[in-house]
Amino acid sequence: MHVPQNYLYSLTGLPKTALNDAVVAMQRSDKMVESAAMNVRDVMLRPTTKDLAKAAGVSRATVDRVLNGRDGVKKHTVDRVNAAIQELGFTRNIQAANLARSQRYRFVFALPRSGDQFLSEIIRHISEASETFAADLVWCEVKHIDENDPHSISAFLATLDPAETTGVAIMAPESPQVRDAIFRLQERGVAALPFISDQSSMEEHWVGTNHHAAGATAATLLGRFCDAKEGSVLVISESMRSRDSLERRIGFDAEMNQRFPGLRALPSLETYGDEERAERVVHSAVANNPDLIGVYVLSSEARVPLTILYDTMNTDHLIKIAHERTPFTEDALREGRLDGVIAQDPGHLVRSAVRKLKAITDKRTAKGSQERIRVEVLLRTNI
Amino acid sequence: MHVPQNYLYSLTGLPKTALNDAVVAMQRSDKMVESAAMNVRDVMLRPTTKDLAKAAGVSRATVDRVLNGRDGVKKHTVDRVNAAIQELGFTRNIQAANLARSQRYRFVFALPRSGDQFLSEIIRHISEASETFAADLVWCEVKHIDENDPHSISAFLATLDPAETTGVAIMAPESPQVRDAIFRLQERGVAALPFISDQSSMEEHWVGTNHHAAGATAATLLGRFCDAKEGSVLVISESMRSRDSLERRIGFDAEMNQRFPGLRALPSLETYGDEERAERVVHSAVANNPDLIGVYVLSSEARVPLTILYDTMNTDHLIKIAHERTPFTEDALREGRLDGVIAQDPGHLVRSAVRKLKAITDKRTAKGSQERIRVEVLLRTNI
DNA sequence: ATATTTTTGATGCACGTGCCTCAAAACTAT
DNA sequence: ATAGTTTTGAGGCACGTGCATCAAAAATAT
Repeated sequence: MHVPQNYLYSLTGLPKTALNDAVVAMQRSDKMVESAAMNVRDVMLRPTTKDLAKAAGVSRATVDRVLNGRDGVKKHTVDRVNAAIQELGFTRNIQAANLARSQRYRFVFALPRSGDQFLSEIIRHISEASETFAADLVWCEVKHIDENDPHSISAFLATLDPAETTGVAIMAPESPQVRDAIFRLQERGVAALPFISDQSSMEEHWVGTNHHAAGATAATLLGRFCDAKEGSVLVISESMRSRDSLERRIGFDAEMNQRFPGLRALPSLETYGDEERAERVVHSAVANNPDLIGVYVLSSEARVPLTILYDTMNTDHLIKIAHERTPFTEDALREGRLDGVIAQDPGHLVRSAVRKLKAITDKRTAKGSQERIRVEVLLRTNI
Repeated sequence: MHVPQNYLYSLTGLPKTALNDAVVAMQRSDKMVESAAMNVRDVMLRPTTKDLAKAAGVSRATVDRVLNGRDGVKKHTVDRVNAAIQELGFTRNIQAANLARSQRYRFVFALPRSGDQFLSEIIRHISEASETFAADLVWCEVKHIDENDPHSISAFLATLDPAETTGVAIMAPESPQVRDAIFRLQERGVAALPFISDQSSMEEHWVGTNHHAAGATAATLLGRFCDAKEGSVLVISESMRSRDSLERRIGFDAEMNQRFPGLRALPSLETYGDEERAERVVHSAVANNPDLIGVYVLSSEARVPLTILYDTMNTDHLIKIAHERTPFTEDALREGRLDGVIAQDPGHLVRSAVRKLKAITDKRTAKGSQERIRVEVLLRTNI
């Protein structure tokens, strides 16, 4: 014998329509009969557009016009439908809607090209997320941009066709060109989301951590792990031109000055991704500061400067803090060559970006927009 | 003029069926014409059951029989259909399937009743997740169980009807009764998932952190934050009867002994949720150990023992580590009454549980099953 | 060879929404 | 009042899958 899957069917044998009528009627009557009404609601019946139409006293065609913002509907009617939406607590069945219009989500991640281990991790997680979200009809693709050339970024964004691309997560430093390009993109109906690098022009939508807090946390670890009360701290960065680096540095300094006044954070050494230069600046900094007690690498690529440092001196007595979970930093933590890592989980970053892009395209007021990416602290024991 | 939303429609004007035929044909021909085929795939067309039927040379009815594991299909035919699934890379459109069978997900969170702040946080996040996931037709509900009465838990689980309840996340200590009840539950077709408390019988499915690592991380923080090289550490727990507590303690001790041999972790003080008892044991421990340098509260309820401790002595020179993010621990971190908190993000716990329950009911081999809940370190600077 | 059983195919409705067309009704301007 | 315009309704197909029924074909037993 076959048992129908749906609970209500099996209970009552009634067709869905009749059941919904009953439920909607119950919901409309101000005095809800707690037990009965709640039970049925519990069984997860949701009002449909048909119910909405009935409640608002209009046709399904009109409901459709209102729901999808088509014009040619009198304001009075729009209001009536909206009232009914409120009254019934109607929410559109997104899966059905997507099915109907064959909506698929195709998201592009526009990332800098770089040999950076952190970026590789991000890319790995994008393809992983692509599989995870495949069931939700989400496709993700990585495109590389030249982070230092705003014009080419802007040109790239201009090529994106809303028919092909549902949304873009953009990891690029702020610049007027990029800001404008994002704006035009949105006008054309492509969702845009600053990713990891923030764009101050759109703070409501962005995915990434609080850099100030990240820097301050680095300072906390360094200061507290360090037994000495006095000494100087090396601060190394690939470049201080990006907002992220600046904010991290500011957060780091603030915490250092306030909590560990005896420790002196040296001016940032910039490597510009150039190994020779890195070697030069690190050597000279080490030579000039015999009272070193710690190192803070604030850019996402810690491998080059740290390797140089390990080769330059015995770092056992130094407290060493870096950013981002990468194969290098994980190993270094395990083997004690790093004392702490401040990280943002690449998996969360990617998944959060996908969820947000999806929410934007669905025009949902994303509850999930509150989801913040945590400033993670990694130690040897919790990798 | 109306512009069809679907890219292919707008490009070709062809009906979906014809397009799919073309694509599937391309996919079948071994030599894929890279450019053309990939472009069309890129536009996110997926083979449907109809395509499957055609590819396998059977009817849609038979495909349906195979896909849904109905019997009365010859092995030979089953194989052919499966081969076609492989060949086309068919994946079922879950949204359409759910729509067709009016599938809704109703998940029950079976949690201990308790005034615990951590549990309240969990519950808050459940209702929040309930809203977030509403668009995916997920409903969540919290039911309270008596964690210390395996029989009543088992009885409760026995009442769950698969027609009403799609799955259960269970937070209860391990016991034979509960294990059996979970087993029967699964047999009846209700998904079950150990939640935070782990059940060793089903390690493949569970949501929570690695308690050993959490304890070890607490030890790292305590040991490294502490300037003194010798002294004793108070360890306080509500009870040491749960596996979680035991594992945390083992991890803590292991790390302490190995890395901070000068520090002596005292035997666990158990409060049994009794304030008077807590006061008694804390007082006597403080009196008997004048060399205290730190405190580790390893249960999720840190408020009671810490408040007692604050009232008992000046704790400024102590390193204080506790578990879980709660209003109390957050405040304490901010005001310096706690030096570190080891936490598992309640939001992640809840969302991960929902995703896993959903994956189990969809019979998906959940890629997301790899998603681990991190052992988080909270300091004043990264709350 | 015939009767019986097993396996398959053909067909159709349902789910909830999008989007189309055509006609009817309700307004507005003359 | 009439013609024109705007607003609404009725109806239907589509999306991809689940599930049902009934008949046809194929395999098996007698």
